[in-house]
Amino acid sequence: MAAKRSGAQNKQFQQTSVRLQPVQEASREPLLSRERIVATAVELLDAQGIGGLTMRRLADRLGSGVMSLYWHVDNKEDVFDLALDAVLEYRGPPQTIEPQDWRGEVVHMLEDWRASMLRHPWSASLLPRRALGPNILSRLELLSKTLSRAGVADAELNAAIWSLWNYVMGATITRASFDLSDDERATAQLRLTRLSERYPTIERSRLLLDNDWDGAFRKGLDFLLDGLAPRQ
Amino acid sequence: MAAKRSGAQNKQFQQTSVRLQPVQEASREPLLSRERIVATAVELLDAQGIGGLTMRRLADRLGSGVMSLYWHVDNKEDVFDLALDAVLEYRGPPQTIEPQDWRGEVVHMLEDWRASMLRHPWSASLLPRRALGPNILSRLELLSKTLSRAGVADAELNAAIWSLWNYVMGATITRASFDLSDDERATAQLRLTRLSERYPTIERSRLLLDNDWDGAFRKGLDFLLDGLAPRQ
DNA sequence: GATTGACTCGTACGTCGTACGGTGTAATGG
DNA sequence: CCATTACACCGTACGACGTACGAGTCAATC
Repeated sequence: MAAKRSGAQNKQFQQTSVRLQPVQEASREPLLSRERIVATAVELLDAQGIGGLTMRRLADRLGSGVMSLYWHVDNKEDVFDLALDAVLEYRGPPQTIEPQDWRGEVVHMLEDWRASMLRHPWSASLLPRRALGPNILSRLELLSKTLSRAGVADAELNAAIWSLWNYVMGATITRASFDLSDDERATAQLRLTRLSERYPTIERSRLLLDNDWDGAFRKGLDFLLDGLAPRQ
Repeated sequence: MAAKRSGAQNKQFQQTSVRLQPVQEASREPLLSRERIVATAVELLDAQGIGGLTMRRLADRLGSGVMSLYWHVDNKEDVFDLALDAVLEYRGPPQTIEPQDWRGEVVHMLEDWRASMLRHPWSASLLPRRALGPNILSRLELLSKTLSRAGVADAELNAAIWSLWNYVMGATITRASFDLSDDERATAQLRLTRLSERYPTIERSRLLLDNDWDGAFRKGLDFLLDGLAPRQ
C-alpha cells in the first residue's frame, strides 16, 4: 500500500541520522537507485539510440524487474529528462582563459556544450522538447552573466542568448543526425546525383558529403558574436 | 498474391491510355491515394502533434481499413517523409523583389521556410532526422545558386549553406517547441523563480517568457549574412 | 509481536506497427 | 464467354511497448 513516492526522490541520506552498525554494509544497499538507472539509461541511449531505450531493456541491464524502476522514477519521460541533464553538466572554463576574456569564456562554454551533445547524439534532438534541467539552466545563467558583463544591454540580452542557443542547437542537431547515418547520407547523395539535372548546384558542391562541420560552426559563431556584442 | 508495390507509386495516370466510358466516374475512383493519405496525415499531425499520428487513426479518418494504407505507402516512416515534404513547398519570391537583390531573395526564402514549419510545428523537429525530400532540396538548390551568384566562393559555399540551415533549424525547432506548451513554459519559469538564488540573471530577465522571436530571428540572420557574404 | 515504511516485482491491459494471406473487381486475351 | 491477371482493399494475429494495480519481502520502529 506504499504511496508511490511523488516526483521528489528519497534522499535517504539527507538526514544525517547516524546509522548504527556501520560495519555490515552489503546487506542494506538497495539494488536500484536513481543514479544507477540514469547512468544505465545513458549507456543504452549511447549504444542503441533514442529508440533503443525501453523500460524493459533498462530493467534487464539493471538486473531488476521492469516495475521496480517506477519506484525511483515517475515514468519514461522522467528517465529522458534525467539522462539528458546528466549529459549536460559544465565544469567551467579552463584556467588558461583570462577572467576578463568574456568572448573566450562564451565560446568555450558553447563549444563544450556542442561537444557534449555530439558525444551523445540522441541528446541534441531531445533537448528542445524537454523541460530545462538544472545543468542546462546553469549554462544559460553563465551565458547571461557573461554577456551582461561584456556590455550587452539588458533589453537585448534575451535576444542575444536565444540567438546563440538557436545557432548551437541547429548546428548540433543537424550534425548529430548526419552522424547517425553515414550510409543514409551517401544514399541521399547518390539519389541526388541521379537527379542532378534538377539540383545541379548542390550536386556539384557535394553538399551532403563534404563539409568542415567544426570549422563552419566556429566561423558562424564568430559572425554571430561580432554582431551581438562589440569586438574587444 | 499481388506483389506489393515497392516504393515507387502507381502513377496510374502517367500513361495517358485513353479511358473509355469517361461518363461514369464514381465507380472507378480508388478510395485511397497517396495524396489523400498524406493530406490527412498532415491534418492529424497539425491537430494532435507528432504522437497523434497513428496508422489506425489515419485509416479511421480516411474511412478505410488500416492495412489498406500499406498498399499506397511503405510504412509509417514513409508517411512522415511525405507529410514533411508536403509542408515544405516553396513558390518562389514575390515579384516585389528585384532579381539582382540576392539578399532579399535569401531572406525571403528562409523566412518563408521558417513560417511554413511554424504553421506545422511537428515538422521542424522531424526534418533533421528524415531524408531530404524534393521540396527541401529545391530550397537548398535555390540557396546555393543565389549565394553563388552573390559572390560566395565555391570553397565556402557548403559552409555558408549549412550555417544558414543550422541557424534556421535551431531557431525554428526552439520556437516550435515553445509554442507547443505555453503552460509548461510558465511552469518552468515558476520553478525557476523558486530557484532564483541559483539562476538570478535569467530569472530577472524572464528569459523563458519574454522574447521577440521574430525580431531576434531576423537580427541574427542579418548578422550571419553580413559575415557570410559582403553587404551590397 | 505488531506495525510501518522502503523497496521489489508479476500479471494484465490497452495501444502500437505491420506480416501474412484472403477477398472482390475490372481489365485482358484467348 | 470464360480464365487469368493485376489492382485495391482488408481482418486477423503477433510481438513489443508503457504502465496501473496490487501483492510480496525485509529491516526499523513502537
